[in-house]
Amino acid sequence: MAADKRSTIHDVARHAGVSAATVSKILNGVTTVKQANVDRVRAAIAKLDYRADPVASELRQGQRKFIAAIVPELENSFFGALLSGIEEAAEEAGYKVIFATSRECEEREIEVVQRMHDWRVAGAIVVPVRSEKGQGANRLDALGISSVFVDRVSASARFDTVTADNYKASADVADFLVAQGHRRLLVHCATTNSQAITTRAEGFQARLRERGVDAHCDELLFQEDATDQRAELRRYFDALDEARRPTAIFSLSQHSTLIVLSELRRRRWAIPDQVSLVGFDDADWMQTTWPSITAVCQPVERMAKQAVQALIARLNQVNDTFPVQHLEQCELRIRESTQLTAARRTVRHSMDR
Amino acid sequence: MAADKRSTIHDVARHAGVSAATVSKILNGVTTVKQANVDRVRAAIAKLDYRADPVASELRQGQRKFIAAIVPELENSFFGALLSGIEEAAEEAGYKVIFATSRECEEREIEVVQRMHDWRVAGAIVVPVRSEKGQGANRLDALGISSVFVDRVSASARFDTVTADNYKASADVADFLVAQGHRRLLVHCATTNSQAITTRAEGFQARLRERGVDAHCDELLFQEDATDQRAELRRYFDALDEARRPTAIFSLSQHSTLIVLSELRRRRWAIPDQVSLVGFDDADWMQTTWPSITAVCQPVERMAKQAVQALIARLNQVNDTFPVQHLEQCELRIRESTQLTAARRTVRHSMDR
DNA sequence: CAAAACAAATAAACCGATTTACCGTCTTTG
DNA sequence: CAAAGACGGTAAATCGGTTTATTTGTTTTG
Repeated sequence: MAADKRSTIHDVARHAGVSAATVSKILNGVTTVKQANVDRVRAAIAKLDYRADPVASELRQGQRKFIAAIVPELENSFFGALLSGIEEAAEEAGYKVIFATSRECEEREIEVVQRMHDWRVAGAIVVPVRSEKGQGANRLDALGISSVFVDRVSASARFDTVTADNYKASADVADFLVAQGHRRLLVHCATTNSQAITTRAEGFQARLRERGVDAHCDELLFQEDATDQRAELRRYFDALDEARRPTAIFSLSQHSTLIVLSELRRRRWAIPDQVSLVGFDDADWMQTTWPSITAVCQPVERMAKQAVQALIARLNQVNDTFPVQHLEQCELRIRESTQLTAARRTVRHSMDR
Repeated sequence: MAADKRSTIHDVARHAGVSAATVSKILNGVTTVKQANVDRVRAAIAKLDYRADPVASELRQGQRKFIAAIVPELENSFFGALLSGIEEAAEEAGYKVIFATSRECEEREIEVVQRMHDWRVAGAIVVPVRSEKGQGANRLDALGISSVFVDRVSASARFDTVTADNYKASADVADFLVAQGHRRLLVHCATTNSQAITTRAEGFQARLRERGVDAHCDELLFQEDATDQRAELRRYFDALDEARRPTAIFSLSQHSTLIVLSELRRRRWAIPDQVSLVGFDDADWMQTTWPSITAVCQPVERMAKQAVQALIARLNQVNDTFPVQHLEQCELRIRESTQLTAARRTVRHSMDR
């Protein structure tokens, strides 16, 4: 079954009656070769099913056509889509992608970075566990690996970065909700360890302050992981008398949106009649569920392309130019979970005057 | 920034006053080396931050520690989780994973397989676009790449396979729905090009026949992709007078479940009061949405482990033993979308007698 | 004590490509 | 016509490791 004897460039050379060097030249598009030889080599290649071994080639050339992609996990479709986009763009540029998941763990992030360095990857595209100042970043810096950081970063003086414009998108959500007349707000997130989340919270709060409206906004941002998040939210609502109850909730991650949704349904609070909901990060199910969920959609495809492009640019220039920040704009997809109710329409109208 | 001069095994050898061969032996755990030399080499390695280049090593050894993972896409979290699991298991076995997406396209699948062959991967784990008889499979076979097929396969005489037990899981769904008294059923799937989907439909229908109950089951299985799927379903419902309307729907994929859900909500048919819903392939949102959706959960983690294990086993044995089929059992997660209504409880009761 | 066996280490070949340095041959130029 | 230049091609070095064949020194055996 296994035809494990693959032909080498020397086999081709012998078959065509030329030297290996000549074959190599033909394969790499050097033009100073007689047509007759080109033809015979081509024929030999076809007959022998020859395909160059990229490993040997890259060893000799001293450069690897590998891009490392490090993401926290792949269960989340955002990272899946990102990785997929990276693959597509890398392929166009003639690079292979080897990926690793850091599993939301900084220690593992370091390990994985080290392994990528062993492989002499040309560069790395990283969604850090925490931020571009975390452990993985330090290691990448120390090892001198050209890297682009994606998603969970703020402006960096060390690395090129690509992020959704979390700040502006969240500010826009603030505008949107305030314009709908909401004055009692809640910002919720289950796990706040990443840079992106805090930026989202900041953007939202900052815009609220700028607008100078008399809005009250609570913040429930939890550091720990999973399990008890729902209980925390429940306790928060329990402690609240009805008058102080938020009329709109902004959840800062997909996971967080699910938790909020679940708790709201448990309490049978009608969406959007009693409370409106906006989630950061869109998903398929959000437009199909009832009510469908208003969400900020990140341009993941564009981010992937941008990241690869930035990395390749960095690889191709010898001089170290100043790191570049790329901010990609998000889109607010307005759906039923923020539909204006009759009651709210009245509130809003009274404010317009 | 870039400390691009990495030390080689020769640097280490020189530093320790021994030959490169000796260093290599120490690194690879050969024991016939004097302790004094071991110590000095260890010291040299530490001082120079030496790390062996796996590319050079694997070139010489003539074997590559790469496993190719080919999946149709990564936006779907099932494939994401699968890839993640493959990575974890491969890592334990000392393999790197290089992945590629076939983008649900058989032509691209061939391309990608060819590229993996160029890289001399040790073996491949493949979720085929269509089945283990598709184009990619043929190419893998022709190239003599040891492969394990996952998910979209039936029993194969050529390859090791790992799948969820689609047939049994679907049969169980049939049992479950029949036991609830349903007699008018609909099986729906948006895109039926893959083996797994047809197996699910068969398992369901076969069990219905076996049970010998007087149930009627329509099948809506569409070959084409996307866009018009919702319209097809709408037309089907439109053409149906109320008496012949299904009381339970079994949707065969996550995507299909979303489409059904969306159409049911458009029609304002109450779930589960007017129609029950079971989906194949579970997702986070299904347990949080209202009503929560009963779904068949595939043991993706176990499948990934099993696939890697099967591949490694295949790689380690010289003789070609007969291909092995691994069937992983699914779990039916019963939720609100199939809650027994009062009306149905009566029906069921009348049948029990 | 010489021969044989063993232990530890190394020089050199090798994996499969690319690249360098150099070699003929033919043409052009002074 | 000799020197210089252009053209087409090749042998050999190289990338960074591993492996083979061989060497050197030490110990055991007859």
